[in-house]
Amino acid sequence: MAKKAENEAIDASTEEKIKVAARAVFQKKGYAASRTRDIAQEAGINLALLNYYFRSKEKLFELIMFDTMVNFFQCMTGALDDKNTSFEIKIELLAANYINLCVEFPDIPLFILSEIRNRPENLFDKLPARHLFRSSVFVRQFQEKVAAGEINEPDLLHFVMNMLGLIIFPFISRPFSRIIGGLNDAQFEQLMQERKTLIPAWIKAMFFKENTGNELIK
Amino acid sequence: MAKKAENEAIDASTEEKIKVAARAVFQKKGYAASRTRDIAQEAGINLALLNYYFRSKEKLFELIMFDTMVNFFQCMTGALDDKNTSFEIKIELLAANYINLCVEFPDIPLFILSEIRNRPENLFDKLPARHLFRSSVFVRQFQEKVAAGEINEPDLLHFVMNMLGLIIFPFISRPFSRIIGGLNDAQFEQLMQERKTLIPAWIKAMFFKENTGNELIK
DNA sequence: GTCTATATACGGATAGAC
DNA sequence: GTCTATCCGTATATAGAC
Repeated sequence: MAKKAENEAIDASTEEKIKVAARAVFQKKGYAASRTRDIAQEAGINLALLNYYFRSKEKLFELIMFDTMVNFFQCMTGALDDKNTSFEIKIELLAANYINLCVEFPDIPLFILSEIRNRPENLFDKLPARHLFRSSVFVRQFQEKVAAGEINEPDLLHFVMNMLGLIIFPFISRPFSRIIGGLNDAQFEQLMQERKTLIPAWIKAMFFKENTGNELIK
Repeated sequence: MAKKAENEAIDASTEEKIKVAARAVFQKKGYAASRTRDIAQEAGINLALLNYYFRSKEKLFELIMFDTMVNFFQCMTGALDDKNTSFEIKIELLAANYINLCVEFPDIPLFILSEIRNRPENLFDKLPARHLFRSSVFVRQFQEKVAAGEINEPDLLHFVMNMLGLIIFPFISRPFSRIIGGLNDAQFEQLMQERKTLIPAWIKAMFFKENTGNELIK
């Protein structure tokens, strides 16, 4: 009975502690600026143990990077591939999911974006993300709406860039909100919560032809 | 006659060559991943000269960082503080200016955003950006439109985040366009050129009450 | 001003005791 | 499995010749 319980709930295994610490440090500072010593200290263990469990900084990083991305994309694919929800609902879900994720882990977007640059080996076309996305119900519904003449802009790329930009950009430009807008953490989160409903309305106003978007705002 | 001409036009001074190389390397890889040796090599000079001219990697970086940001913000303040242009024209100018800048130097946005994180010493509240922005003609015109009831969303922060997000986000998420959208460089730039006119129209559709926005799209 | 050679520090990784 | 001590490559920075 104690055999399985102890390493889960009571307190994490050493391996897990290192992973948690590594995630925090890597996501905050990026690969190049992170020191294995800092990770070890953050984990409350010794530097040697890090190599004992994960062989090298690089290997540990790849692990963290990979499951950060899986985590990030699941947020997307989970909402976008449901046959029982409408296109509009999917947009609302996506905005809410991503904003929740980013509020909880604000470093993730910039981490992913900046670590992908200069890794053309493409850690992430190992991920099935590309194909999963392109064959998703969401994309099919978009194309149906275009065919039905309900949408202004037939280019899916513009649509996706705008949607993700509206969701994610505030988090990666956080310092500007702090300095130019003078926002503290609570005010910033308040603004992000508002955006869960504002973004779907904005998307409608931008792209949908029967424009009921503006009444939805405010 | 040759005294002043030679170090400007014919071929750049050593100091200038180092700065050009440093800008390229730092912007591409970020501070932590950049090696002074690479910068020296890129500049076609010796490592010792780098320290001779700039004392240290850190000092050189601060220089580059500072004038990258000045450059970046001038793009903004230049367009936003003109009494003779309308609010709508300013949006068009801003989109066009920034897209031009990003097409030419695609690494700048991610560079600024990721290097600002973890520099709470705030290299950039030395910049007058904050005050320049808040007292700009653009902001005054925005507030007038809000007061006149022409705009849906009274919060300037939402407006600015959306506008900058629409402009900048595609550039920092470039790898996604490449992999998910399958875009090559030419196709990507084509899309960005389109956005110079699309973005102002989208902004109108999102925020302006007398909605003539949708007719403007396409 | 520009180079070569070198000092010095730091960070990743391992050896080996317990 | 976990620690201490240490090795060794690499990166910044400087000394000193030209």
